[in-house]
Amino acid sequence: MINKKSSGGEWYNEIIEAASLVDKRYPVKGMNVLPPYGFKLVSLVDGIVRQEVNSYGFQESMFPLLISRDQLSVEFEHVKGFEGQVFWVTRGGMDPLEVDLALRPTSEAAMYPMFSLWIRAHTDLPLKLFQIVTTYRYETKHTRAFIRDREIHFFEAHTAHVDIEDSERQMAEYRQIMKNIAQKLCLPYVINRRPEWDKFPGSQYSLAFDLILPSGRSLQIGTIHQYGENFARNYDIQYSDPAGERKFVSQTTYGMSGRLVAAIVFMHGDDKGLILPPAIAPVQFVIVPIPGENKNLDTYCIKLRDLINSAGYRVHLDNRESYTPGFKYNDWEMRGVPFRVEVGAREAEGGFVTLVPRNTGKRKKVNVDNLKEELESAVLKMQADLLDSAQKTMSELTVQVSDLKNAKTSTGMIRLMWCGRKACADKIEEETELSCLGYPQDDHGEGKCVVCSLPGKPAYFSRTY
RNA sequence: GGGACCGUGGGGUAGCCUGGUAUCCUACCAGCUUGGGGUGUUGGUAACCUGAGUUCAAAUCUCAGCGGUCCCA
Repeated sequence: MINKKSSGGEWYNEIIEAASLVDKRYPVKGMNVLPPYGFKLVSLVDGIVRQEVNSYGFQESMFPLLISRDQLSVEFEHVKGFEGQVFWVTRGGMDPLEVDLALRPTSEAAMYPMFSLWIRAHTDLPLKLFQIVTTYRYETKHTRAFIRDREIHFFEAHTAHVDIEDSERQMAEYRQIMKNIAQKLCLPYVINRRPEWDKFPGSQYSLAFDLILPSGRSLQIGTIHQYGENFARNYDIQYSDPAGERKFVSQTTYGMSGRLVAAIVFMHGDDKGLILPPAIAPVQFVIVPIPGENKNLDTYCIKLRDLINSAGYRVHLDNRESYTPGFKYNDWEMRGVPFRVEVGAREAEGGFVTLVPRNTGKRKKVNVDNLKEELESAVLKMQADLLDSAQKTMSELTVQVSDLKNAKTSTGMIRLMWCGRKACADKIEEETELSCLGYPQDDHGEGKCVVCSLPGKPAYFSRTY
């Protein structure tokens, strides 16, 4: 296994394939196969997202993949933002289509004509929908599994509100939802307000959830966008208010992708492979029998498996006969299984198991009598430990600099004073090879712009994925 | 947007310069052996990205396509 720290991206490329998260041999660029283990992981992450948004009153729905050219062209800035990376369907059988069909790069154009039909009165609002689908972008640059795909596993929430105040409340709610999700995935992040030139095409403003990975590059794991009435005016989404007056709705969106998986892999993994937070690990406990003289070992292992399973955990008994226990330890460690349960003659006779957490590797004897309680606290502890260490990594990689020279030589998320003007950001980007992530939302310092010395606020710059 | 490098069994590779018989590791299958941190051993399956060109002959040389990796803007 190659070294994680020194090899950076190479480690990522190898581990996701070695651990069966993805099979990159599919012969279309930027489109990968998810084998069962990887699919399970993605599904479990989806499950957490789904559970969270459901609990905030969102409803799941499904809109079509294909969008007619006319439909897509309704909002000018929006189209312009995506032109050049849209896949087009131009033929049906042998016949050219009268109107070309786009594979959705995102679903505004698919959903909003329907919103226009569905929303009649203020009693229909707020409308809070989401879908988990694949979207398509024709990336010309090198693609990267889970980070930059041409087929994107995508979560998108879309809301419509009576006014901008209510859609601002929605933006706040998104932040709470992201907080809940990130906690379960053990991911820290900062919220950056993207600069004007980098906001979502057609939005009033965009907030991004950025995290800084051990490699020193940042990864955007989610975005929320305030649309105001912009799309509503173009797609004619109006309602009657209590006074009977026609008004445009105000809208927001929230997007996340397979990058959540990339973040989990990158953030928690080590030289031995993945470390998956119990909340989303496809296998939470793996039982590794150590064969020996004891004839009751099989029975004991099956009993343990059923016990752990009935406690509500995903458990796997690794019965493979042609592999030694040592091989299995390494195998499951590579796949990131949070806990190994070693069971040999000693355990079978003594009525206990040897529990080994993936992150610490420290063995612990646990009696079968209080197995359920012990596992529960071990799971909680690992969730907390993983988040802690990720937060530590991220804060170590967040550096304050006071001038351009220092920004140049530092790695990680660079915090510096910036006046907000594009010319100055361009200058910074050019000299440091970093990208402007924007102003962090929960940071209210003041200072002088490192370029022009005019009054500025703290901003983040980093190398990005 | 510009540039560099690369493509050999499932994965990783040698061979390419100087054209002729394709190397090793791993994985996989069968057997025996072993089992508390990647057991050992015997046998077996399995490859020159695609197309065109040069040539008696192409993994090797040329061109194009497809795919991958990296750097710069």
